[in-house]
Amino acid sequence: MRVGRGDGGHGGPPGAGGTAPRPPGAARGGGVTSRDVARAAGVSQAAVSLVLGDKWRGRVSAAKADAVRAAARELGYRPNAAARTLRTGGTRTALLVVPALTNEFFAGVHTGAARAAAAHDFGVVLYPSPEGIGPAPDPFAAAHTAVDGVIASSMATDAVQALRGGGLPLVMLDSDPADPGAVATVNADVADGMRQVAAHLLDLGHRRITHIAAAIDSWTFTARGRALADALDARPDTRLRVQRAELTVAGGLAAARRALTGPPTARPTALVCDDDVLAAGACKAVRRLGLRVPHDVSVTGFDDLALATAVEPELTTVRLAPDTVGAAGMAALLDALAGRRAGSTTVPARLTVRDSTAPAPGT
Amino acid sequence: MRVGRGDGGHGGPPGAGGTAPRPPGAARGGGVTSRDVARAAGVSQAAVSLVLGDKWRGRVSAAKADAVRAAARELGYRPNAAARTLRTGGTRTALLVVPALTNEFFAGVHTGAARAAAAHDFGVVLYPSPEGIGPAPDPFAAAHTAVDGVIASSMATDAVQALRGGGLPLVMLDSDPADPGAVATVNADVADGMRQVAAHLLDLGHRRITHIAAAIDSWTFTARGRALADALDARPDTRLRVQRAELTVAGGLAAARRALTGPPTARPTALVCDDDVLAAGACKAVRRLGLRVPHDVSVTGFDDLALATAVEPELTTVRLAPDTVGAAGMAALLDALAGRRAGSTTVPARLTVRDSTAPAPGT
DNA sequence: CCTACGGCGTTATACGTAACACTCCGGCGC
DNA sequence: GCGCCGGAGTGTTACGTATAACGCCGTAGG
Repeated sequence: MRVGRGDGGHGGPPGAGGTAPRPPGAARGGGVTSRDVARAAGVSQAAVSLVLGDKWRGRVSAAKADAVRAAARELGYRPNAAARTLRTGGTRTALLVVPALTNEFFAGVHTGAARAAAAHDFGVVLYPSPEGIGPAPDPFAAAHTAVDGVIASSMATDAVQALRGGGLPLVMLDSDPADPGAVATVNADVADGMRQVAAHLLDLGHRRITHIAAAIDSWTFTARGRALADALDARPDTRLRVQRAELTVAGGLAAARRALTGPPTARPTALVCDDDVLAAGACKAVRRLGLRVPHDVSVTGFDDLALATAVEPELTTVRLAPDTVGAAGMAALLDALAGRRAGSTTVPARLTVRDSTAPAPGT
Repeated sequence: MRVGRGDGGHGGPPGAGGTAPRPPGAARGGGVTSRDVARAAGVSQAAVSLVLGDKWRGRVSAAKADAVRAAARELGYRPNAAARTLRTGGTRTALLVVPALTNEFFAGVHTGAARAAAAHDFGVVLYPSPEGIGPAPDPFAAAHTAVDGVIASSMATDAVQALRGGGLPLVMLDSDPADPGAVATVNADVADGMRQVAAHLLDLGHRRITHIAAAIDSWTFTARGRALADALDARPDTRLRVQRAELTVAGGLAAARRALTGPPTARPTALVCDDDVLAAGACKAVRRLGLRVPHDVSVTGFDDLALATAVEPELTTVRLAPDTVGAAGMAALLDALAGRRAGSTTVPARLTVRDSTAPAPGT
């Protein structure tokens, strides 16, 4: 990477000689323009643009193309993003809208999306929705950069509302695959994950199960609930109840406490939580009632956050590969921008068995 | 907000009629330019620029200025960021470099920075450093947007290295206030936080203390260690030992296990951890040795992550107000960009006492 | 009465890039 | 011999904004 300007004599007071009034702040890229490259390579600026844009087959000779590339490398040329955007209308940037950065899952999504973007010379700018960051709930304004497309989690409900009909290609995450208005959808296979949880608990002999459900109106959570209900419906000897909970540790605690009231014979032997955070709360509730996890009550989480191995006992949970989700989302968006229609993608989920589940008491 | 294109007939094959070649993707802002506003307000484009840029005192009459503002609002005019950048060289965007998004602390920093930025019509683009996201460890390329300045945590060591001498104003977080090359520094007052921890434990009668120190070579952590050592040095009846730990739950567990080996009378009665994650691991180690937190061993954390209230017992820890740090960092950067030299800022830290600390056994 | 000037406002230009419209030239089919 | 084609380039323009340079008009001072 270059450091200085190259053309010395920058030490004097400004305006002393006939120095051009180069605007300040243009330091990035070293100030090397395509015209500088052209001069160095002995061609016109247009030729530089063609070569570097890979549109030169049959317009520029191979020899000159090589010369251009060499000069560009030599000078450390970086195309000016603003000028390019102004000319083409494209920004090579995507907006990623998530409900909250604090959730590790979305941090992973961002990582995956950013990596996939970088491979195609794209950038990612993040808009975390909670509280709107600024006064106006306008994701575009908050992102502050014009973008070519949007990847949004359906959990960022308010922001997504502002996004629909924005005229930009929209890839939805955690959303109904049949979402109209989305050019593609990408989901972790939460239904399959939940089926694995159900199978695991049934194997362990659990028959009375309570679902600690996140009180968020999002497709992922309804899908989780439906998958669990479907799995247990197939077994007539089971009983499923549902307690809705605010998506916090305290919420999980309260919901689990409600679930566990009643005589021991009617008590659920397993609590299936929509999220590891809820599961952590549920574990606390179990212990506060004088019971033990997993001896008396088994608890399962979802998402496999760092939290899952931080609490005791370590949580049996479902790993969702958030970075794969992010990467797939970006890939779908790039496809859409290229005119290829990308359908809905599902990335696999895998049950991870740890210490919070055990055979049902009395089996 | 505008929705459609206005001029229908977009369904046919491209190039069919004589439709203007308006570049695609320019949808953002509805395509309203300052010239459109000028026409609507009956003034020149230059006047629009002056009024909207608030540089019109004495150049444009108040009446026309009002007309311009009204027309802009009416048409939903949004200045084209690319054109503005091209003209001025400034991007009104800052780059925020953090070690990892997964750490809630930095999520909070981002929130604060973004909010402060929005108030000044600035944007924030994020570069999480781990693994470099892409092949090239070039934060600028990864951010993909030219930026006016950088806010970086010293914990993102590799990326920061690439940033120094980049010619851009750099605000350092979690860093030595005397950092040369930084235009300003912003830190949570970790030393004071640690002093509060020490005072709290001394009050409870603890005299044998082990510091579970993060094995990361960053100013914040050395400052925490030094503050603890200084506080205990003032009390000759105390004993301080140090165990370095990788900054994970497992790392904390291992370090605590090492710390707790030996006869009960030589064992530390309190473990002071550099981070809540380490503290979670330390609690696990205590229990695995058949001891109880806080009855036998007190444990303290740092940062007050969500984790702190998810584990049991809930952690006594130090709250650091990450959003305030982020906001202060952005404020410092904006000051620097405006030519005002901002020094180093310290934001207060506060001990939060919960259930993981208790009187030392035998007091 | 002419000039200087301040309030008001416009015209023109530049930023760096991409793409269109041209030019030039050697061959080639008829 | 002429028109035409395709390769190899160059000249020019437009994108939307900010600002320097210029102009007009009425008034006041000399």
